[in-house]
Amino acid sequence: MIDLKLLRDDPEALRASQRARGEDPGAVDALLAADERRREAVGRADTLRAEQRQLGKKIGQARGDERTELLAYGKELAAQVKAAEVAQSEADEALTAAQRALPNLVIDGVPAGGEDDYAVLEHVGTPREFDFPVRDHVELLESLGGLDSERGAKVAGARFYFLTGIGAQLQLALLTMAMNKAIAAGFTMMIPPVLVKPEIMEGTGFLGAHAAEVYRLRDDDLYLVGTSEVPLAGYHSGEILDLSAGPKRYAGWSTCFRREAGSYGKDTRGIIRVHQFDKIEMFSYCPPDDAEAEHQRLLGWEREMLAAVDVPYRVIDTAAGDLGASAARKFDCEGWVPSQGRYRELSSTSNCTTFQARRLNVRYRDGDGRNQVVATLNGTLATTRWIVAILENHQRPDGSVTVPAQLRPFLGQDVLTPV
RNA sequence: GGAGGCUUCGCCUAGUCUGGUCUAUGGCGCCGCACUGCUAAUGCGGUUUGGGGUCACCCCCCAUCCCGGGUUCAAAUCCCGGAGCCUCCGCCA
Repeated sequence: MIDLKLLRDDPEALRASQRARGEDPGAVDALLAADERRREAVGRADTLRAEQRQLGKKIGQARGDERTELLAYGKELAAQVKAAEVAQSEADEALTAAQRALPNLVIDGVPAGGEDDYAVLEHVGTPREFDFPVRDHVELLESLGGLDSERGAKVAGARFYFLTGIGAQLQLALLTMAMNKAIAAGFTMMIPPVLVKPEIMEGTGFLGAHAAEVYRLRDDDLYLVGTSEVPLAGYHSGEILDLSAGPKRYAGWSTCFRREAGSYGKDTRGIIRVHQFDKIEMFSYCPPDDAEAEHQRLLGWEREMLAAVDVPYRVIDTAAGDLGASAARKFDCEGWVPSQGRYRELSSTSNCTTFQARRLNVRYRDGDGRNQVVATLNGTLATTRWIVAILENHQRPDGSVTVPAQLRPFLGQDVLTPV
């Protein structure tokens, strides 16, 4: 949700942001008009309510004819107040709707345009030259006895799978390593609910353009989360935080659920695009002035994690049109996938500035003792998909796989060999 | 699944039966001032949150007693619905 003060002070910045996202700048003017109408409606209702309050006091003291007269006027006034309140709540709803329709203001420097207009910021590591036929992650995992897609489909349908034996162990080792790093960096480990209420899902901005991605349990009016960002954002909803000791940082370990509607035919093989996977997600609450610096810190921890599994990657600055509604800027780390000869997203960190926090009403007390809306940020530390990059990049001619050195203590093996 | 209790401005709490000076009481905490070698103690004053007016301050207006409806000239208070927490019973990993 966009700050109304910012809207009034600098509507042109918002129009520019809309254009960069490829969306209608007219939505800004619609919001301005709705804001003005609401202010007028509130003013009228306030005046009438003040009059009614004064009248009420008089009636309380009046007796006889005077009282009868005042009561008659009171009835009339009550009708006017009611009408004014209806008008106010309509204007309120219209404003909220217009406000929710507008995505976050993108940060200066974010490339304009759509999915393919990202800016590559950096390449780290060099893709390995293979002098033998490269196996893809499905072949590798299956021969290691780590994946059963067929039975996944039998039990739950397409895009579901069993991680079996070493596959499951590998995921547990990877996520444990990621979580240990997060804890060492000062994050509080969290195992959150993966079912959340509508207002939490709505507050994080996932029920807008991406509503079709979200599983919904109609009988219970709950949603399955696609990332622990959702419960971690909801964790402090409605609260006033003490950030005097620095940002509040949480690392969520959760299963994530995505419908993958509209992705038929994409990545149908293996575990790249699935309905259910596990993820370690970093989440920060910090003062808005510190958000861009915090964003870089989150990116830094992602890079450490990628270095730890020794996978070549590049960092991209996602274009405005490819940002979620909540994000003001997003950096993706894309790992090299040898079988595809291209980079695929392994981690993603978004700066949501005050957009989510305003919807979820998360504030902090600043140095002057005033309550201000916080900024929220999130970033991926590891997911099931990382297994793809790890196995493919470290495969050997005989189909075995070298375990990255930092992962070995968690897995208890140096080399994975086909069964 | 069933029965009952509770929810008041940071925390605790009075007020709800019997609607109106409730513009919500008191304590704790916190802030300011006074007094006192310092601290403590004591005294006095202040202290919900959000929106709007105001260049800003002072101040003024509106809303806010878990949430949403209703009754009424008027609701913390009466009625209906819902949420959360707690207790007990039943059922079940």
